[in-house]
Amino acid sequence: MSADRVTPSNLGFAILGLLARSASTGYDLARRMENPVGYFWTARHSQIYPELRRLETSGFIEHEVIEGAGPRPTKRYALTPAGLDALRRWVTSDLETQPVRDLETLRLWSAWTVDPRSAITLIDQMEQAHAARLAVYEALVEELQTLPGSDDPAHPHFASLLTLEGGVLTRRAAVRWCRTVRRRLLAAAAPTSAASTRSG
Amino acid sequence: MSADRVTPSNLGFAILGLLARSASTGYDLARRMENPVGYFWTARHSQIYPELRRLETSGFIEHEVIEGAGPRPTKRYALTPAGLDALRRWVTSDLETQPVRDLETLRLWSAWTVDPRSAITLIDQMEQAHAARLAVYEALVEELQTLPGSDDPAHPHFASLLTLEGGVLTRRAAVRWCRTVRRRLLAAAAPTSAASTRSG
DNA sequence: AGGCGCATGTAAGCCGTTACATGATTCC
DNA sequence: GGAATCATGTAACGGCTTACATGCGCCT
Repeated sequence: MSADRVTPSNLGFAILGLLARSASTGYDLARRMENPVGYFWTARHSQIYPELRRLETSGFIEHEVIEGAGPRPTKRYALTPAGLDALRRWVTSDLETQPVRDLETLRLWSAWTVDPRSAITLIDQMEQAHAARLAVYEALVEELQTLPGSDDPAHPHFASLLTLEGGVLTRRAAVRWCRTVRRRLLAAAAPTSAASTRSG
Repeated sequence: MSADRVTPSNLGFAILGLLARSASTGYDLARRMENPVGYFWTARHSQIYPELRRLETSGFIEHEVIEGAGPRPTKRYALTPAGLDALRRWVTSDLETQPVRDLETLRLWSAWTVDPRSAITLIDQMEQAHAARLAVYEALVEELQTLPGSDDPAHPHFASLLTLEGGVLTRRAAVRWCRTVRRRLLAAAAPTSAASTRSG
């Protein structure tokens, strides 16, 4: 009934999205933020616990005390109808353009200040990071496709699959881009192909 | 000679990167943060001015007072040798994995809670946003390619071109992904092709 | 005996956004 | 006369990270 804050923060919606899938303790939410969701949103427990209290006083979630291993009472949180409603309205509300913050690209943007060989070590690290993420996404996609519900648009697995496939496609593009950059840097660092045959 | 902070913040490196390309006033840096750099890093002037002072007390940049239009003295900042050195070391230093924060994907991840038609309006907005960015990147790439220095790895234009091409490739992948998602949502929202002939 | 996983909380401090404040010149 | 651009700064506030704090049960 209270309305401390009319609409949750971004973190609040991330939590509502998690709880819409399954009721959880704060600790569990923190762990789940590392996996699938964590690939596009992250939060530490120190951020999650205060947000849970705000969401509850605003009436979006509620908790029951269950048996648990901590020194304090263990609480399992679940969405209220108002919470599900807020999540749904947010999903369909207008999108405003979000600012991009990409440290890796920021570095490459200043790579002209160093010699091409150093720039290659940077682009190699970038490629490795993208490839590692890509491998994780691909494994998850394959696992999800075998699970029931992954072809039902009303099932969470369907949405998980869509987002993961997006990750696969963009990371693949990023890996391919890294390789072309690498080739161009190498061409700039090395002598021409005719000259390169001289030593092997 | 002072060393208030041994190494600049991420914002500090963004500023050093800008100043390595050309000396600027704080106001000008803020404007430049909206354009090319702003596509992967942003900052407001209220963040830039304090950071400029920190960078200067740390010896990475210095300023000269020039004639300008403001009520206070107008300062043009430039990199010091120490600043260029710090920038170079940062570019080649080890990369730690950066957390991703993607609000749009977070929404799609909860799109299973709404009906497919509503999800389609979301994915349409996402596609439009990606397409708009893609168009900007493509235009800048074409412009840059005609400029001198874009094939010289020691020239800023070269690095600009690389980063923009990366943006083009990933945004293209994102647009393509949006379209496949749309098709699948449409298939789920509409009856099968055989059944769809019954009523219109 | 010590470390790890479960489980919840608080505090300090940085990073970032929004808004307030000032004032000249130029263009409509 | 009013708005936009140049130009620099401060203040308040929220988001996020890092670190501190507690304590049980299980495994080695």
